Amino acid sequence: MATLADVARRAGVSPATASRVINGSSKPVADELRERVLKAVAELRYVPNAHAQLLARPQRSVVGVLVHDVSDPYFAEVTRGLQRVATERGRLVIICNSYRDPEREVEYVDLLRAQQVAAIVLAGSGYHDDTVNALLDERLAAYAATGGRVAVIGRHRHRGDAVLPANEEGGRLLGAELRRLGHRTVGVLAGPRTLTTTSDRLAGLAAGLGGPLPEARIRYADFTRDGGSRATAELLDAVPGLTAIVALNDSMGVGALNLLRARGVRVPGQVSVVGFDDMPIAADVTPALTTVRLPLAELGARAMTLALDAPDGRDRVEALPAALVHRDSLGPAPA
Amino acid sequence: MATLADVARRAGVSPATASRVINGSSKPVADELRERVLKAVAELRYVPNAHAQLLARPQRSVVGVLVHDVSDPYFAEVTRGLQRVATERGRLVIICNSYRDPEREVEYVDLLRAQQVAAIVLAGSGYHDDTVNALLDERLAAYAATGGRVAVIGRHRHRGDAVLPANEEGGRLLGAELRRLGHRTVGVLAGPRTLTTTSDRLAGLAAGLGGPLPEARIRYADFTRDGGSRATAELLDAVPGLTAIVALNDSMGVGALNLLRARGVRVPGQVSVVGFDDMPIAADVTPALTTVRLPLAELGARAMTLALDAPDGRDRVEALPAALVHRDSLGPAPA
DNA sequence: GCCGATCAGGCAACGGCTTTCCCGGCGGTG
DNA sequence: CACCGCCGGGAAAGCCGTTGCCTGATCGGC
Repeated sequence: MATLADVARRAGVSPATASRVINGSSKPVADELRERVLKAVAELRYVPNAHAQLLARPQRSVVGVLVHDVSDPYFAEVTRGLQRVATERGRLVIICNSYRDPEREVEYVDLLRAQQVAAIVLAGSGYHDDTVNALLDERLAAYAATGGRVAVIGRHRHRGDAVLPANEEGGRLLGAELRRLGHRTVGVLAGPRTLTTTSDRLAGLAAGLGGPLPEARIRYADFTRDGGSRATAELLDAVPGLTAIVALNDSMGVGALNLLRARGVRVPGQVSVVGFDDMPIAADVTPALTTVRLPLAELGARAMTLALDAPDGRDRVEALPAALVHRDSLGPAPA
Repeated sequence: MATLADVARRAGVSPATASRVINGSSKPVADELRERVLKAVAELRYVPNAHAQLLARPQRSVVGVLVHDVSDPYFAEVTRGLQRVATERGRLVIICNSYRDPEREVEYVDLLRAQQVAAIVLAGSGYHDDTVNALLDERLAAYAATGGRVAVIGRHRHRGDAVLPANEEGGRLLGAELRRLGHRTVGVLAGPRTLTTTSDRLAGLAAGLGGPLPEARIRYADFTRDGGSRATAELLDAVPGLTAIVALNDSMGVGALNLLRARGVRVPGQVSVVGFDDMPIAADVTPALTTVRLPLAELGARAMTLALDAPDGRDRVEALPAALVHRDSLGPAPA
């Protein structure tokens, strides 16, 4: 690997001069020397060692992002927003997948800290485990204490700037609409119990429906299509007279639709199905999924913006609204 | 940010000893000193500066990945495989989105080189632009010349280890099946002209159909749902007697399905639709999309494995097969 | 009791780059 | 013509770890 010293030698100048030319320093350099340096750079295909640069100047330019799983459509969309802003500002992004393992999350925070990232964005639901939250908080605090910026998406329990999707409000909208349409026996396809996203949406839903949700009508499963299918099967078998199924994310909703079709249950004729998130797929399934739209990419973009903007002293919190999207999978409760 | 020197000072030892304790060096250290160092590390929340470490020891541990767009389901899936293997081997991944801009790709290669990544994985279609290919090749060569490892996915034109999805073979399978079912007037929803993936699939398709594809029956558009919808509309208006539409990826296929439904065209009764890739969504739309399965995650996993395994001297090439997946959107040509 | 072997720990060089500070030379001015 | 100031260029001091080598001490053996 060619080094700056190699370039300087070849150009017949000092490393200092070479560095100044390459970085466009404000210090003037004679045109002739500049030419020679540029020529040497091209010939040697020289690229400055980013680590050495980072060591020499305190300026940090990469940003760390912690998500549950980039391949999940939810996070793919959030990540799109994050990337957009990061790229606009000339920042490189390191993406880490925690696969919903809180310990791995803590490890990754340290790892990102070691990388001297300019900011860490934590995307994705928080956990209900206080021990793990405390540990994570402590690590984030250590990072923030050294000037690191922290932004979280949808984690009301952590410090740092935050962007909050209206999970509860979304649940409420859904619940109210179901109630309006006469649904009284509503089953829920919930995500993992440990996630705050699950409990927030659940709480909103109960509020919207106008009463507590019997545990017997809730099935906790993975936030995936297959999780949704399995949970739907269980619900169908366990709850007689079910007229609607609320999936706490669209993937589960799609799973529900699939299982219902397989069992020959008409949607929304016999059973209505609603989702959550408004992922791209929601519009493409049949019947098209009625769901709650969350501005996912916007969530990411805002979070990255907060993380990269100058800090404010206090933690900034931005709430992003949810909106009901009417499609075809929700109808009035059958008489 | 606490440094090793801080830790050493606090523990009352030399930086050398502190370093040895922290890295579990083979050199023995008295238990008492070890304790003191560990205590200081915990108290200061010390995390070694990864850049300084990288400078001090020649070992590189992060891997760069260049994709068109992580949020695209195709790349999300490929990335899943890449990440899995990288994580297993304790490597961090830096993901860069080129958004199909070849120049940005070249820039990113340099950037990854500057980051001293252990390997660069180039995922996603190559381009038909020789100028740009030459430039990219030159940069990759410069990287490889300094011991960097390169692996490409689906880019037969570049050096380095390669994993190749059977794009052409997949096209052939599709073509042959359409022919068998009596389709003679077949329209194609193609991706961008500049991509080798597009031309490879197109070539296979023509071979399978048993004859050249008239340009008039091909529409080039974005590899997206909306691109597919628009192209379908054009095709429908321009080509009378169309009995089948081949989408060169599933997103476009879904777009086609949507437009056809909006226009009240029965699928596959009046027009058949087939896709390509077998993304998760293909099974969930109505009618479920008949498509060609490519082992996307496997593609990623293999590429990462090649990139991280010891080099072989010569470039290794692995071909991954395509398989027809029969679902509901393809039927015999109407009489 | 003395010498050599052994071992734990520290010194210091090194990795690649940036940047401050210094120096020599030039031009301008009195 | 002499002096001052300015300007372009270079030497060198870090930034933060790692590690080869050296030292001082301890221990064992004779």
